[in-house]
Amino acid sequence: MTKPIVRFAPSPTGNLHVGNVRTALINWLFATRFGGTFILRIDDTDTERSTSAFEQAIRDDLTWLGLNWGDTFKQSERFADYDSAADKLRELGLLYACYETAEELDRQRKLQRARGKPPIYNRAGLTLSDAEKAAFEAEGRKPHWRFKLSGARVIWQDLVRGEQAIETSSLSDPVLIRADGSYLYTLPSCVDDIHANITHVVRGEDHVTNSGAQIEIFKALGGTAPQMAHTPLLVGADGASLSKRLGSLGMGALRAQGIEPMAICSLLAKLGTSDNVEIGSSLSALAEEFDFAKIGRAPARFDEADLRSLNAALTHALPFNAANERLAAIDPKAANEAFWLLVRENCETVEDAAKFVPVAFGDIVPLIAADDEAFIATAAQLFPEGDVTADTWGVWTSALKTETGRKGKGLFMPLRKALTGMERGPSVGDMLVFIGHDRALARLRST
RNA sequence: GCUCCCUUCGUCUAUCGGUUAGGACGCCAGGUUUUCAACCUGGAAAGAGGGGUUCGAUUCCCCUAGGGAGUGCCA
Repeated sequence: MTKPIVRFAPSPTGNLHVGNVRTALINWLFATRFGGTFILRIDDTDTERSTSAFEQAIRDDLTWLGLNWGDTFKQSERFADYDSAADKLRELGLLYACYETAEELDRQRKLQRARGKPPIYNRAGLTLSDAEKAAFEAEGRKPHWRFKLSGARVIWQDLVRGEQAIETSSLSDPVLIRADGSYLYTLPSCVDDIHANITHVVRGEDHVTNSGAQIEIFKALGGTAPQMAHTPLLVGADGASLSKRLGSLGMGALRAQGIEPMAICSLLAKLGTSDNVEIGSSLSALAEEFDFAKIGRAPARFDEADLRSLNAALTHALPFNAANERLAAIDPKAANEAFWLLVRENCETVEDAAKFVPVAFGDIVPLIAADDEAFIATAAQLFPEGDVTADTWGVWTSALKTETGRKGKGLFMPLRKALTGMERGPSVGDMLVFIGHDRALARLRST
């Protein structure tokens, strides 16, 4: 396969959420799989809603995820190209002025719908005489501009959906230029795709219908339409649209919860595919396994619980060097390799290690049940002298077993609760090495 | 309303007319670890409903139901 050139084209009008990121990831995986290029295009033609803060946040989130881009540009830098493309379409008679207001169009659509007819633009602008146009202008109206669809059936082989056919006769001629002269998404996207030699447009299936018009625009501009791949959208765990909950599924929120980038990327790369959903060893490993043919056509359910359990699995095996900095942020003492390797299997996120920091390095409130007090007192008496080593636990508990006759859970659990103040956690014997002789004894004698 | 797409265990899916309908995650049980987790073994768990076509339908066709998307001077 020739090296693909793909793009991820977010609008800087909000933060990246799992839906966006899945599209970005699939583009990235596909490009990487075939040695191609992943381009980041910032679709900021809507100057009202676009902000540089969102743009930066998008770049930061992609960087955090590891989705590096080979090239990047902003649409706001390319208006000259859009102007000349618009001129070309006008010359071809494919871009025509319309003078309806938004309210008038809205009324027309409602009327059509009420009659049970599809709300398609009536193309009134196409037949306006110069005098009529002048009259509208005299009223102070500014035209918006529509692309004249052919009315033919547009067919393409979608890499995910197979052969697709869109009857452009069933579509409204798309508005390309607003009355204020600004561009909508449609034309710049095509112009940029041609400009950047995009070979594959990979996006969500909410764009399927757009492709009908865009393919005609590509052709009108003298380009050939890229290959298309429209993936099913993600839905919530309840099967309903994800759009309502996107706030909590933003990268910032997930990052704040301690979710690892690879947990997010692994889930989003595999969800809705025939591959098993599991933690990938790296993004490039995920790329090796990427194939459009593995993507199903039904919407896949995105469940945060799945993300968390994947994150837990990842955390259980997370190397110290990957956790080090964040452990240091919890407590300088927590940035300790032996400590991390001990507690990580009891953590769902790196930050969960915080609850074991006081156990190992600080003070805790021992849990000693009333009917265990005598047992704990005996345990304190038998506690081995000298520094605690890896062997201390075994020596101590054997002696205790002999002395008290207790065994199993009855022997062990009271010690755990007294020494750690918790009912569950990492191996107490290993934790004891961190606790040390003096603090262990103090905890046992705390009653 | 209209158009398009989708529907197999709880979840992600395999099956390309004939299978004990397979796997993974989750769940349950047992084992192991002197707790939990992890790990090992085992188990329960599915073709939305109704019609066709066919010797035979999860698989092909139609209808219904349910879900998703589109129908913007949003992207």
